[in-house]
Amino acid sequence: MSNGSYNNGSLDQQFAGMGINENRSNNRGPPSRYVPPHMRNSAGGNDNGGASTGWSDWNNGSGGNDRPRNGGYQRGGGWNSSYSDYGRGGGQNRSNFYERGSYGGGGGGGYRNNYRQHDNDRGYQRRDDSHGYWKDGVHHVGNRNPRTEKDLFGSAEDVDRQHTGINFEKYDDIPVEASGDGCPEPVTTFTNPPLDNHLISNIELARYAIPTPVQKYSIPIVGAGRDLMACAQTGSGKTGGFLFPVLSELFLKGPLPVADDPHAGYRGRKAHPTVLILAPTRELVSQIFEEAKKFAYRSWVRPAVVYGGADIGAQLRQIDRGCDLLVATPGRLVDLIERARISLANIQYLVLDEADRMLDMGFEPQIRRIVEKEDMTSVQDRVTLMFSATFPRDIQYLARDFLKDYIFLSVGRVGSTSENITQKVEYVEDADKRSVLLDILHSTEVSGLTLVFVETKRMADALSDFLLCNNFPATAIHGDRTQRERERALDSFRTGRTPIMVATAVAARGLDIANVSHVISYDLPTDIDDYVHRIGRTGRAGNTGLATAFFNRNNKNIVNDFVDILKEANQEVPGFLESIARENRPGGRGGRGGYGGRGRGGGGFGGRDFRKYNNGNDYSYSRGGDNFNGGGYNNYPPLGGGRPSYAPRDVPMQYQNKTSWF
DNA sequence: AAAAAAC
Repeated sequence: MSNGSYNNGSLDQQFAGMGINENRSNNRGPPSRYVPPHMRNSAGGNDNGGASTGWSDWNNGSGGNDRPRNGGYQRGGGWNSSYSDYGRGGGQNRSNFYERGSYGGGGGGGYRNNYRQHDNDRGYQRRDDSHGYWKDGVHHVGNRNPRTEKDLFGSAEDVDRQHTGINFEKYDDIPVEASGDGCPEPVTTFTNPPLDNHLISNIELARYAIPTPVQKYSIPIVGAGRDLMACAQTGSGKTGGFLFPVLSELFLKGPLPVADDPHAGYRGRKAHPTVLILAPTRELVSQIFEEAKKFAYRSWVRPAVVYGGADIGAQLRQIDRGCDLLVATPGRLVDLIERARISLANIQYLVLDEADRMLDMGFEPQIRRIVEKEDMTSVQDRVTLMFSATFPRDIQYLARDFLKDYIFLSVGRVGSTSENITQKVEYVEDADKRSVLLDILHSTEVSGLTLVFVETKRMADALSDFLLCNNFPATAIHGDRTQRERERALDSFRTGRTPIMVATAVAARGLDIANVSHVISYDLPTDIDDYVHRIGRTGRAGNTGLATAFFNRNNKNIVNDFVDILKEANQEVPGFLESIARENRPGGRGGRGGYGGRGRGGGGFGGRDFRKYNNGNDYSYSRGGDNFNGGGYNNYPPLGGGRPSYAPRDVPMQYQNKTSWF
């Protein structure tokens, strides 16, 4: 094993090795809020009226409207691509404006391609002929580029990139439940058909051997143009679950012609992505983008990413270089739509990752705006995919607004269930938490990274400072840090430079960090789903992991759900937890706050399709948990009590002189 | 009550 510290291609490389105390020199002051006046000036309304609807029915015949067909897209037969070709100068150095030309664009309108500056800008940009293109209905795959391949795919020895090949023999044991009308049969291999050959070659480069369960189902479901709500633990391959089938379809079908937009204006370019992927945090969006780059390699598809807190100018330039598959956080996307730099009129695939979060109270208005109030394709004319590890029933209900006749998929975790995560619960009073945390860090056999979750940003800073003062190499990530600080923290954690990271909810979902061996819920969240997502940061790809939670009476609002979760995963339920749960659950399990009643549970994996358990009632569930406090006032053994306050101790050898973990 | 997400 080499000392390969891997940097995810981020900007932070130059900061590597500045020592474990990177956290302490940060200016914690609030970021500057100054907004230049010209930035406030949005380009005004939506100017995409009218002209963009000339194409139709990319999906499997969603039926006979009489709009002009542009030659009609036929699945399998390859659609008429004469509008969507873009000329690649045969070795010529072409001038640098993108073509608005209507390639054989018959009659009115004229169709131009999405931006294709890549192949025109060789004159001043780094030469890279690994980009593919689409011409005359044929996918021309770009040349291989060893350097790009190393960047994208790493090498088989990279310790912190091992996603594949681990325990894949266990895939067959994983329970999968699909419901919905006419669910297609799952595939069992990455083969053609139904997958495109070029996609398969990229999958091979990424060293993925066989599809994970969620992929086995999502590939034919998306291939059939069906909508999907997939309840699958992260770590079960859900990113591939949407990227593989979507990219495969794109490779097979080529670009969609873009209706010429007479209102686009001299101001310039407006990107018309075909795929939009939305996710709730910047880091997650960035991670999805990195995956998208792998599987779009050498193809005609140009992935792009936009999120807040980063230079918007660079993002705009990136979009100008091509934007067929866009990964975005909601806020920045809305900004770019307002600036008339992105149109959603061409979206054929909409993906909501961490969909239950995207549709919860904080995000729903923004999502609704993007999906319903801008120019996005209607639900009938696009394929919509939602993925999450948890899907509360009320969120499923909400989600129906964005889906049509969807398949519901419920998939367990690689390694049969989440049993490969050992969950421990300790009774710890708030005042004792620091001391207990130190005890754990001193005593636990350390072989990987430790992620400590707290509920507030202030606590994240305070706790990481505390750990640093006690000579533990720690960093912190939360939403009040600058994006650069966040990326540095994550990178320094990922590479093991600071093998302890204190985090708020920002890091609870979706992040794929190899070698996280211990997740500590220093504070428990108020929503048990958040807990489920947190512990999913460990035990990934079939590895085992440990999750420790500090529980005290302040957390009794989730005690019922918590006990249900533990039992579901065949975990030990400590006596004090049972007692508090009993006290909190008069009348036994039927309580409406029970986890089983939240559209999850069932076979001990995944979630439940609320359509099947609804008794014909459309919507009867309300989210508030039960508030029966019972009034009981028993004394439970204060497990954390009586501990000595933290005395100076040497940190364990493993944490000393830490420069790199691997 | 907090966190996240645009400037």
